[in-house]
Amino acid sequence: MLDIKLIRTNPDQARAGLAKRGVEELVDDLLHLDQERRDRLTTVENLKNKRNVVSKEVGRLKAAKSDATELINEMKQVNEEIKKLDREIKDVEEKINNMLLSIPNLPQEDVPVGKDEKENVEIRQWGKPREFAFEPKPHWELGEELDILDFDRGAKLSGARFTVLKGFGARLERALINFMLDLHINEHGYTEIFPPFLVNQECMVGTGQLPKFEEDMFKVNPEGYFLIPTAEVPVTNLHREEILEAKDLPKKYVAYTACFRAEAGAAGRDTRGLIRQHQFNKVELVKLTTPENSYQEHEALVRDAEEVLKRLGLPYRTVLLSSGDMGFSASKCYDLEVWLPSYGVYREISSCSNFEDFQARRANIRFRPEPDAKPDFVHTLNGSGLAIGRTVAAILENYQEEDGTVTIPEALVPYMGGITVIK
RNA sequence: GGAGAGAUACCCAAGUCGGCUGAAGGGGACGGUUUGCUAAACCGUUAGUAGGAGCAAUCCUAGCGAGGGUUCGAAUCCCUCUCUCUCCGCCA
Repeated sequence: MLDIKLIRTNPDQARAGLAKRGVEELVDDLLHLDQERRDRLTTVENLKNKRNVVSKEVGRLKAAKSDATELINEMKQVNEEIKKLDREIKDVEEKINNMLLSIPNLPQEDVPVGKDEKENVEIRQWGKPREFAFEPKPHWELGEELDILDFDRGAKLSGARFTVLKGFGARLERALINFMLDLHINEHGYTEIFPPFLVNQECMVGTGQLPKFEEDMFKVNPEGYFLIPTAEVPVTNLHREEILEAKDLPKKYVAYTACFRAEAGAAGRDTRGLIRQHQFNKVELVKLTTPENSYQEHEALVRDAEEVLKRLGLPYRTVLLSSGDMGFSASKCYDLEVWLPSYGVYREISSCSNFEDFQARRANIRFRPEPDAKPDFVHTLNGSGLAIGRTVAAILENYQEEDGTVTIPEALVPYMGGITVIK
């Protein structure tokens, strides 16, 4: 959510930022409604002051056994007016709020302006895609042949975009979760969180999934709960409506959760394999920082996520998203893309965003810069560290042998109970 | 699911019959006096927050779990909801 005060005092900055995302015309509507709200507010507050003063006077008169009928009648009139104005203010505020909740974040200065992913900028590459002496198979073929991925039974149990992991497939999934958690906890200094997978609506508004993207979410039947699309939601919302101490920042959290996405609008895309599932596992990094430190914390977070790919020996590249490809809440976002031999392309495996105070304002997460200072909004950041299903796909494809077996990356062997090959 | 109790400021807690109660009294924290130092004692300070007006000093509005209602006036009366706790039942 953008700051209405920023829009009020600096409308051109808001216009310029939103122009990069093609929604700048909303600024004038907002300014108009804001003015309307403040005019009415001033009027009604004066009336309320009058009511407070007169009511005390009534009390005094009654105590003195004097007649207060005239004042009481006068206040009845005033009350009618207050009620009317209060209603109007409430309506305007609701409009303003709904607009603010639907306006995307402003991109940072160094975000490339562009329409879509074609205008993303590659920042760096790591590792060399392996030269195969044979035709590399897609991970779903490898998985089925090794009897570790069962797409048909996933479909039988649940439907399309659900997969059953079996034997070393299940073990590999679990090994990756533990490997990533351990790395981030022990070497990168994150605190592990295991949050609920169902959250209430306030959380979803807080991180920006609602109100705009409800159709992407799974809603649960006894009303009021949503399945989380990412651990970002519960973990960022841990500190919703709180005021943190500056000395406790940055907060660095890592969480494994399952993630649930309706994938509305993705029909027909990535229908085979593990790339796009309704349910998938992810280890997520979340940071809450002061505004001054958020940019360097963002870079560090990207490095923490990259380290996972390095340890696993998976070639990847880091891409800075253009303004058009960035998510709704982000002010700046790097994607990590892993090499998938069967596709012959780099595919997104992690998305690392700085939201600045956009989510913090929605979720009302603040900190006190100095012991007695006014609270200010924190900056929130997060990134996958990494998406487990896509990592499994990448390992199967990059580490496959001609005979259809898959070598286990060295870093993972201890987590796989010592086995070095899936065959 | 059944029965009950509760939610007031940093914490505990009072709040009478609705009216100088935006909140008694403790504790804690902070400041001071005393002291060689510490402790003790004594004195003092201690809503935070959001919003609005103003160049500013400052003023105003909201706020006693949340949302409504009654009333000239609500922490106090009425309704709805949320959460916490106790007991019983059920359950991994």
